[in-house]
Amino acid sequence: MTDVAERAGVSPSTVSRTLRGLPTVSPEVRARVEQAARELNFAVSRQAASLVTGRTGVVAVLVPTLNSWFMGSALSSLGPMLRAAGRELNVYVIPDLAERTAFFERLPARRNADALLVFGFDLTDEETARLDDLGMPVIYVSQHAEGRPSVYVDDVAGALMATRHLLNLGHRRIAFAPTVGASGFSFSSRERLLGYQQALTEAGIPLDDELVVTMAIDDKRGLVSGVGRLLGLREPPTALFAEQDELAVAVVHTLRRARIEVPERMSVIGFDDHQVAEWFDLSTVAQSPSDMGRVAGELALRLIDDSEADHTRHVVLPVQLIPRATTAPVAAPSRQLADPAAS
Amino acid sequence: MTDVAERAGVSPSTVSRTLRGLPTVSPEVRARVEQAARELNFAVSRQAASLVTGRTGVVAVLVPTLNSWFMGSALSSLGPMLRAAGRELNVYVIPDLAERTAFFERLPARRNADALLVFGFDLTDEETARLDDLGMPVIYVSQHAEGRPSVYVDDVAGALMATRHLLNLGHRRIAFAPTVGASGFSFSSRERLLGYQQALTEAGIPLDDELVVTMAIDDKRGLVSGVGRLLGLREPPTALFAEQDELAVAVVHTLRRARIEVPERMSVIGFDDHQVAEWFDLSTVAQSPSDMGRVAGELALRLIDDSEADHTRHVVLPVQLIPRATTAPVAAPSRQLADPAAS
DNA sequence: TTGAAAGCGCTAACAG
DNA sequence: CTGTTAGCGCTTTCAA
Repeated sequence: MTDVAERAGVSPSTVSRTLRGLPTVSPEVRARVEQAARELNFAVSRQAASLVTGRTGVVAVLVPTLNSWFMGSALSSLGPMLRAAGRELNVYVIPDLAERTAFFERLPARRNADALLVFGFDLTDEETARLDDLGMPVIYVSQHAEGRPSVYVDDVAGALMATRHLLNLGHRRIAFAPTVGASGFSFSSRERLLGYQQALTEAGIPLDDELVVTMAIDDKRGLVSGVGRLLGLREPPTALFAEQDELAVAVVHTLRRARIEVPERMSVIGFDDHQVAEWFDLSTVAQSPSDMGRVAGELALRLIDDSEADHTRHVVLPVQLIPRATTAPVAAPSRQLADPAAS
Repeated sequence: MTDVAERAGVSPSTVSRTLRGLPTVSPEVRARVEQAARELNFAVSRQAASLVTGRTGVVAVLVPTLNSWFMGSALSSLGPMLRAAGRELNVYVIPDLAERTAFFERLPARRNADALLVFGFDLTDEETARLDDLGMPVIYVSQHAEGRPSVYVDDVAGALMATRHLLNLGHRRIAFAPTVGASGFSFSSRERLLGYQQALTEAGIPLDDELVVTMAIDDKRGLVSGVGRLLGLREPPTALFAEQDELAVAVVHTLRRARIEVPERMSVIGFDDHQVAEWFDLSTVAQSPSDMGRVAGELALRLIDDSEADHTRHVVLPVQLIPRATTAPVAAPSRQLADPAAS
């Protein structure tokens, strides 16, 4: 910075003021400084600046993985949003328990970021407490955290929409497929089950535990046996609501391999509006992870800049039903099979 | 740090030495310092440290998006790898031209990282030149950069494998489907086309431009018309090699909708061994983005720590053929159709 | 093996 | 509007 100052014939302070865009610099001086900086390829050292301002200029995120549609979309919008605000994005990927323990033990983000966004982890009370005294705003994304800022979608409403859509098509035996192994979304999973149950109850349909079958997306045998279990019921379902699109697609695939036509013999609806949903004409409930990333980033910036801001504010994002080709009115034959028992 | 020093009854220098694990600290003192640090929840400020060491402790990556299988997998392994080495991961997401221009103009990574990994961008010479005088090692990932450190997979070999696999199954009319719009993989795209052509030439089969049809993964109409064009040829192909698994899956889907059985009437093979490949029993050529991330990270650390290291070293990662259920021997009827012209 | 002192590059008062 | 001065929290000589 001294170099730039010399070259422009001003003091370092003036260079600093110019480069930070402060208004208290005359246009001519500003021009000279900016040119000098450009010629010298000068960029302010965030390190040195943050030493005196106490601000690092970085926002950190804690994610279980980056290898998922949700995280990818969320961070792909969060990144540019932060960049536009002149902040850097620091990512902590915590794929397993060992890394997780290490992270919470050392809290490497301490003093190295201005805020932390925690994506879709199911934290223990102890972990949450650790984060509470991290000395920076912590925003919980894709989960509800009591008394702390959080951003998530309206999972219950989405599940209600999906289930009502199936009910409106005449389905009465509707299965729900939660998924395991999808790191860090048990909050959504629970909420979606709740919405499913609520819709059935509204319609006066008793809940049946046999219709709730957990499956893992990448466990082909589990899928086959799960689908088999449903079809083998005395009153098999005519429709299925999968917790996630990826699972829904896998189920559709499994059904079609077993020569069960979708949607003719079984309607299937997912949740997410994942990219694959469009390719496969899957009916689904859309959520927008990129909105989530952006909104979470905005919230973070607000909490950084304004310590008076409400630190218990929750943002709940909307969802939207997207009917496509995997849901259809219940077929007559199935209807007749189900009818005698239903009445 | 002064606080820790006081509490432990030593000087700040000693605290610094202890916390950096230098051997010149007596065990008793070390124990006292470590306890004091723990009690005070103390973490060294990277900012202040880097001011004097000249090292930031962060590795930056430049990516076109995070919303892709490749980037997600690569960064999911790079992140923990860097963390284990005590480094932070800084991500610059550059989804469009405006952000790209801004990035290369301001080069915000300058002085704020110790190395930069550039993932799958097709850079102009000018951009590359800008990076050359960024003042830190720049590693090109998923592309070959002449005279600069780079890490990529053996796309040509992979395409050779895929095409030979089809040839071995008796196919003679083999289409290739490159994809557009997949940000930043034109290097791989070109290489895979090369491998495809090479395999055909080896087998004495003349190249036919009509068999190369570009399609976009998310353009359903384009897929339908592309597939239609191939099937409408005087000698339609009996097999198709798609540049990427995602495209391959979309093509399989399009074919099956048109009542063209896969693999009975058309074999399809992809490239990547993307997660969807397994779900859909897609034959493919496996590459490992997570290996790529790890290897690139290791290379970065080596270049940071050892300025003597070879800065023109290329790492080429292997690929592997994974035959599954979408490729089969050429069917007799198609063979007969093709034969008269082939001989 | 430890401590004292200097200084990394910047920003924030304050004075002019 | 601009310059001077002090000091942010750490590491690194150098001396003890």
